[in-house]
Amino acid sequence: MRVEDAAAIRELPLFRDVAQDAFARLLAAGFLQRFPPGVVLIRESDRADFLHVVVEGAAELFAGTAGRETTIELVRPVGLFILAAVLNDQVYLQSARTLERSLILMLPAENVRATMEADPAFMRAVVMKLADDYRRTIRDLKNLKLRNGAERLANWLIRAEFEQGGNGTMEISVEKRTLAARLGMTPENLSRAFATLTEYGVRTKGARVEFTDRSALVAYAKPDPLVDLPD
Amino acid sequence: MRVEDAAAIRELPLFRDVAQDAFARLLAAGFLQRFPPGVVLIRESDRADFLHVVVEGAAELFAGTAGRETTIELVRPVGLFILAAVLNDQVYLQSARTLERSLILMLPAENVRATMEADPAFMRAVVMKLADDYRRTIRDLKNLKLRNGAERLANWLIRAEFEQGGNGTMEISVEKRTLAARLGMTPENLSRAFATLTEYGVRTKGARVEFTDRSALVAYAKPDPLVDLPD
DNA sequence: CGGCGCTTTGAGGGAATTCAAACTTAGTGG
DNA sequence: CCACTAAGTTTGAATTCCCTCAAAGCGCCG
Repeated sequence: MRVEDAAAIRELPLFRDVAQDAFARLLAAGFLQRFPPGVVLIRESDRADFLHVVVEGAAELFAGTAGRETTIELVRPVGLFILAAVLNDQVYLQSARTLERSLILMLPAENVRATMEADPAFMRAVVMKLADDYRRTIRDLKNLKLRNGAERLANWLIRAEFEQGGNGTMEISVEKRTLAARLGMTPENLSRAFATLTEYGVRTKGARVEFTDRSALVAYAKPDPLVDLPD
Repeated sequence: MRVEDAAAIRELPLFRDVAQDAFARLLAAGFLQRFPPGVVLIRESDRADFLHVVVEGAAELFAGTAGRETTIELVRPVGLFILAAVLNDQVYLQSARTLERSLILMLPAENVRATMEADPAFMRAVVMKLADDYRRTIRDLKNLKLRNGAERLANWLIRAEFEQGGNGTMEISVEKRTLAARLGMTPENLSRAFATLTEYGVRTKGARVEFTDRSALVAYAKPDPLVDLPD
């Protein structure tokens, strides 16, 4: 593992306060592995054996039932999945696959739990991380139940544009069908949602998106800090 | 507070392992109060000042944006809300109101956090509770994204009937409009979903529901332990 | 018994999905 | 470098699902 990768992981809120030697031991117990795109890393209903850290690339968390499938979350560097399943030693409720060529660190669940038991500072960070995860999911639930497809897209775009510098242009970094599933709609419907937003100054060319009338878009999207902002 | 109420709270997984004196102090710092139906206990966007425990009655967690509103969860004795917001000292993402005359214990957030910092066993229980909460919300998200209204109702009924003894009859313990919001639909639509399920042996008379053909209902609902079962 | 609120039913409209086909893009091999 | 292929995206049409609005039915409580 490269020094800068270890440093980036070390700086995650989850690991920032872990004692240095405990962190080193945790990392040493892990496996760092590179995967091509489209590889399934974990499967729902499997026992949660590893805490996964996305060091490079991107992962998609998805789930299905009765032959249907949906995307729950997209994880980019440096992010992790799925802490909750690892901690209570149960099965995953979500599957995960790589979206691109990715570098993934796998920390054995047993070591994560042991580290938590041994280091109160880490356990405290785990509490905060889980609380954040819970709240993020509640936001998602509200987003889904309270907005229609075009509104969800509009708010997603506003957020993404802000994260990419807020200069009125942005790039969609996943395939549109993945974005569609993430936003709870079909690819066809996403395409129509983009068409709807044209009216509010959203111009698209492939993965590039431009805002020509931000205030109109915001007025339509009605972003809400209790739905859209991260913690 | 009555002895049996304190005992019931003590037996919650969250509090079971707290040191006796710490638990006594936490309870002593709380306020036990009775509310009539329909009282708003917390409001989203308010600072999370208390961890609420439903000792008697029932509470509804709901949230809104842009003039719309939906129900997120129903909490019955002995259950609590909302641990995550209390722990990271942020605003509530959900509001809560009593559905019936209810007895609510309010534990000051500050005391909950202090107890956690002082008692590793409690912090450990907090971790498990948060992990459960997260997983329950993920299940809900899957339920919502992967099933239509009638399927959600069917699975909800199967679960409720099981919890009420599994003898083929059950009682819906909330108003149907509340159930509708909980399941992510309108009251009219819930009524039509019940009509759809008639075909699979679901008979209703007011709040009473009877299954006359469980296997047909199950075949339609396709219950999935990764969506429907609690942890 | 009467009234109020909840539930159900009906009609119409809007949103999202499916199925199908055309179009665009990116990558491959000639 | 271009043609070709495969995959992803967009567009169109038909259908299903869900919502809104309205009114009637029902149950509960004063």
